[in-house]
Parts: sequence; structure tokens; C-alpha cells
Amino acid sequence: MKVTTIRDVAKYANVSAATVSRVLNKKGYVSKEAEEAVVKAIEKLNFQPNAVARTLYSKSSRMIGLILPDITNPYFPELARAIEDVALSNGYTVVLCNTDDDEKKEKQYIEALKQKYVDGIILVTNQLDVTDLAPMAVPIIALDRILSEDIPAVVSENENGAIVATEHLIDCGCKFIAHLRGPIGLTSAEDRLRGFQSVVQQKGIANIVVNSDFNFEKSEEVTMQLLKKYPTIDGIFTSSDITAAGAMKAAHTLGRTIPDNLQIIGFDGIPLGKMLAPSLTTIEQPIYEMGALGARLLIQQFENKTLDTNLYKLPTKLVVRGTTKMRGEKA
Amino acid sequence: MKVTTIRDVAKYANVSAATVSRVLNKKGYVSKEAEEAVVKAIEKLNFQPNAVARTLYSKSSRMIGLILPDITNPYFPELARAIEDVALSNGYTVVLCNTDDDEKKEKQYIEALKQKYVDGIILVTNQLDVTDLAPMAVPIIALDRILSEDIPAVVSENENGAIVATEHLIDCGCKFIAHLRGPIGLTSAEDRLRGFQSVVQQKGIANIVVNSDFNFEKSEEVTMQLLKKYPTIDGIFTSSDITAAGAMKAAHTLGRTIPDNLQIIGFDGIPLGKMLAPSLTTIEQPIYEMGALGARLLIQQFENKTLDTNLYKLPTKLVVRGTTKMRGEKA
DNA sequence: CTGAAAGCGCTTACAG
DNA sequence: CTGAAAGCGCTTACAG
Repeated sequence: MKVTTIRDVAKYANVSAATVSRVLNKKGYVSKEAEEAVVKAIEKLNFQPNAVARTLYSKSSRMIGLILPDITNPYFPELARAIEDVALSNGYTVVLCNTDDDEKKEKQYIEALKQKYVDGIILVTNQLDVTDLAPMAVPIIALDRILSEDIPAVVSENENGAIVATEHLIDCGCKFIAHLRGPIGLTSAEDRLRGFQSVVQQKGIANIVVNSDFNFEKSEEVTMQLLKKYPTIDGIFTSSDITAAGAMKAAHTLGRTIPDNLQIIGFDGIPLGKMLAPSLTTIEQPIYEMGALGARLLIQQFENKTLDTNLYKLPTKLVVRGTTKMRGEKA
Repeated sequence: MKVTTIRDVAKYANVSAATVSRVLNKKGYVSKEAEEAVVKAIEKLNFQPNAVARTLYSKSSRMIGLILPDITNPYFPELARAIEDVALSNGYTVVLCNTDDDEKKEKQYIEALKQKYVDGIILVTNQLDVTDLAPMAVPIIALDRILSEDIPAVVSENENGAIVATEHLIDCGCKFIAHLRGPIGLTSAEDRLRGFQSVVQQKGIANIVVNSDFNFEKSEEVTMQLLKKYPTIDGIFTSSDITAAGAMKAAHTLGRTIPDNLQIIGFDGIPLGKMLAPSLTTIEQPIYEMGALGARLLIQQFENKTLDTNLYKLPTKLVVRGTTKMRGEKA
């Protein structure tokens, strides 16, 4: 289990460790001969520089911390994947941290990551006190949810997406629309609610708002109650695709046919939507792009490039599929 | 950005760095007075020991590498979550690595992880040459897919689960059963196929096997062809729940009602199954337990405990829901 | 019980 | 162009 070190290479190549280090980092002057000898020695001894030693000196671990509520929530895997792809192609590695939106876990992880000299953190949370982040010294990017004006954030056009969704239901003939809103206090959920309300109010459409917490079971139950109590509801805009799946399940149980008798539009654009029958009309967020952009912005900060702005709002897109009546750009 | 070090603490407490280190690690003798002084100093200076320096000396980073094909595949998030939970509660942190089953990426990651002194690796792959792993020095656990006899693996009872699935379809009255098999060469897919074949052959049931690669779109297409060509197929056993969703979609498009006209059973037990309408009858793997066990076994190896065996096979469970006709233990 | 010293494996001013 | 030295922040034999 003896690992070869830079000194072994130096000895083999008849130079000093400093010289080996210089060729390793392509930094500083090294003569052709020395370089060749070192390269040969590295190959011969199958030398791999020790990343930890480098980190100790450089204070950069080339690791990114990814802190999110729960990777099991189908919105996050794609985000994580995007981040990891960008990280990999830039020589970074990502540490996965699930918090269940528990502030204690969030803080614990941030401490642990700092101790490990992560170069930066990508954070999906809403309840973290910004004061804890300020003295962090390590760059942070907020994803999906805005934390504060000081922290760069990548989100999607939640309010506008909600407007488009609501107008789509109206265009499809809905007269009484329910909105299953997401968790209270979550900026993205609030924005979607605001978008919904602005349209129904402006157009004078009968409507009702209930909470479903982005949760399948809860959404199924809530929809059940809702449709029993207000049988004339003919359109539902849910704040997530998971929620939409719950609503569809309830409608199915109650024998309401979709989209003839009840139309539904979701929000997110996760793969689930395509797998439902009928497939789900939804407002698609550019999830992968959001993750990739977040990672790129973080890496830009490592390189001390200043960002253009602290708020990146990516456009959403209406994807019409089978749960609403109108034909759209996608099947 | 001046971080306080062990020497700052030592100076403040009027002791040596060695003494501080001893109280930090609760190791070696320290007088009551010294200990108190150090504890006070640590608090006062808000000292956090530098994990990287510790790692350099101890050669243990308290990190676990998790190498898997694609976190975007809904089977993996739950596995990853379980691993992270166990890691967290044992003071470990997990590095996420997506490989797309690309051998080059796998090797690249393994090298990178070694350089970072990860304590161990949890690996979901089938194509990796074991010879590359042998000289690793770091403990490995294979998950979901068996790699070799030398590497401890945690899998589920794939063959038995497939037997139960097939028998269930027969019990429900199916006379002509199709099996949408998973990728060729994947041990778990092969085992499921074997289980299917043993039952249909033994019971003399008409059957057909086609490949669907655990892929939704491919499954939908394949099922479409299949049902058109063999309209008398009345049962489908798919090798994954995603595949089942594809089959259901095709059936829906063709106007075949489930379960009256066509029965379907999946494999995996991912949350998707509950969201489909009708909800999917499936063979549930204990995904979370598999991940948790894998992580626990890995940590056991760090502590130099030898494992009881190199193959942990966890039981699967038939969960009867709405895509087959028989009433089961779950709704 | 405690401190000085050496070392984990690398990097980078500093002299030459 | 190159090497000796100091240092990144910790830990642990070794003396005392």
C-alpha cells in the first residue's frame, strides 16, 4: 500500500521535488531535459499527485457542495445531474447533501463543507438565515429559490409560467379553475400563485385556491374533496407535476375523464408527465439548464469573474399534451 | 479570511498544539485544567479543526464515493438517499458520480476518488473490469449488480421476484404473457428473465420475450408493436416500473383497458407506480434498505470488521395494485 | 501529564 | 533554470 510521492519521482528523475511540482503544474521554468526525465519518471512510477496535500496548501479542494432538500423529489435529480456534468467537465467533484429542509442539517452541512475546503456551494433552500452565509468566505449560488439579494440565484419565470398556464386553461374553455398551490413561504410557489391570481382576477374567472404542498398523496386527497364539494370545477392548475399526478389520480377515481370533463395543467416538466395517461400538459422549467447555469456561475466566481447580475430568471415553456384540449407545439 | 488554527488555540490556552490535538481527539492524557483551558479557548475562538489537514495525516477523508449510471433514473435517488442518510449519521459525506455506464468515466472517477482519499466506494456498474479494482486498496461495495465474487454485493432477489410476478399473472388468469426484458448483460435483468422463463416453461404458458432496455419510450414502442402483432397477449411482466409505464401508455393508446383487457406487472417499486392510473402492481425491491445496507457494510469494512458473506440478497415483495385483477395485501 | 519535533505530500517564494 | 527551505494545519511517537 505504499503510494509513490513526489519525492520518489524526484529521486528517480534525479531532480528536486520542486522541479517535479513545476512540471506537474506547468508553472515556472523547467529545462527540456528535466521535464522529460520527470515525465518519464511519472509514467514509470505511475505517479498520481495527492489531491489532499494540494488542497491543504491551495485551500481549494475542487469540490462543490450541493445542498438540497431531498434527491428523492423528482425535480432534483435532473438539477443534480446538470451540476455534476458541468462540474466534471471543469475538473470538479460534487458532494451531495440532503437536508429535508431542516435548518439544523443545512447548517451542519455548511460547516462540514467549509472544513473540507469546498470551493463553493449550490444551495436549494428557503429558510436559511443569510447571516449564517455572509461570513462563509466561499461562493454560493442559490437555485430554484431566491435567498436574498446578495446571493446570486438561478430561478425560472414562475409567475409568468403561471400566467401562461392559467390563460391556457381559459383558452381551452375552463370556467371554474382551481389552483393547487405549493408550500407557503416557498418563493417559487408564491410566485406561481400570484401569476394565477392575476389572470383569474383580471378575466373574472371563478376560482379557488387550496394548498397541496407539492405532495402526491396530499394532492390526491385535496382534489378528491375539492371535486366533490365543487363538481363544476372544470380546470386545475397545479403548482407541480407531482401535484398534477395526484389530481389526475383523484379525477380517475371519481370517474372524471381527462381532458373532456376536467382539464389539468402542471408545472415543472419532469419526466413523470410524459408517463402519465393521458400525458400531462405542463409548464416546463429548463431544469437541466438551471442546474448547469448555476454550476457555471459558481465556477465563474472561483475565477473571480464578477457576475452580470444577482438574479438569473430562465424562461418557462408551455408544453401542451393530453390533459388539456388544445393542440400545441408538442404532442 | 484568517482562519483560526490549532496553534491559535494553543497559544490562547497556554498549552501546546499537541495538547489541543489531544483534547480534540479525546486521546492521550490531558489534565483537567489543561482540558478546560483548551475547551474554553476553542469556544472563544470558534475553532473548527481543518478536515483537510486531518485527512492528509490520517489518510481518511471520511468521504464515500457513490458511482452510479445516472441519478436521473428514478431507481437511484432512493438508493442515494439511503446511502447519504447512513453516511451522515456516521459522520461521512458522499460524493456523487454519474457514469452513464461509460467505463472511461468510471475509471476516471475511481482515480479521482482515490486521489481524494475517499474511505470507500459504492459502485453500481456491471462492465467494470475487476482487475482495475483489485489494486484499489479502498473498500468497495457493489450495489444492485454483482461485479465479482471478491467484491461484496447487495442485490435483491431478482429471480425469485420474477417468479412471483409471473405466477401472479397466471393466477390472475393470463394465458399469453409477454416479458419486456431489461438490458442484455445486466445481471439483474438476466435473473428476472430466468425467473420468468422457468415459470412459463414449467406451467406451459404461451409467452414471448422482447427487449425494452429499462427505457420508457422504447417500451412504449415495443409494446405497441407487440400488441398489434399478438393481440391475444393478455399479460405483461416488465423488468422495471419505467418499462411498465411505457407498456401502460401503449395499451392506453391502443384502447386496451387495464386490468380488464390486459394485465401488467412491473418490477422495482419506485414511487412512479403509485402515481399511474390505474396504480401499478409490481414487485417491490427494498431499495432504501439496499442502499442503507450497502453503506453500513462499507463502514463496517472501514472498521476492519469482516463481512459474513460477499453476497447479500434482499427479499422482494409482491405489491398488488390496480393493473392486475387479484386483490392483494395493498391497495 | 506535556511539549518539541517530525511528518502527512504537496507548493512556492527565495537564493543562486 | 533549479534546489533547499518553509509552510499549508493537523497528529503522534518520543522524551521528559
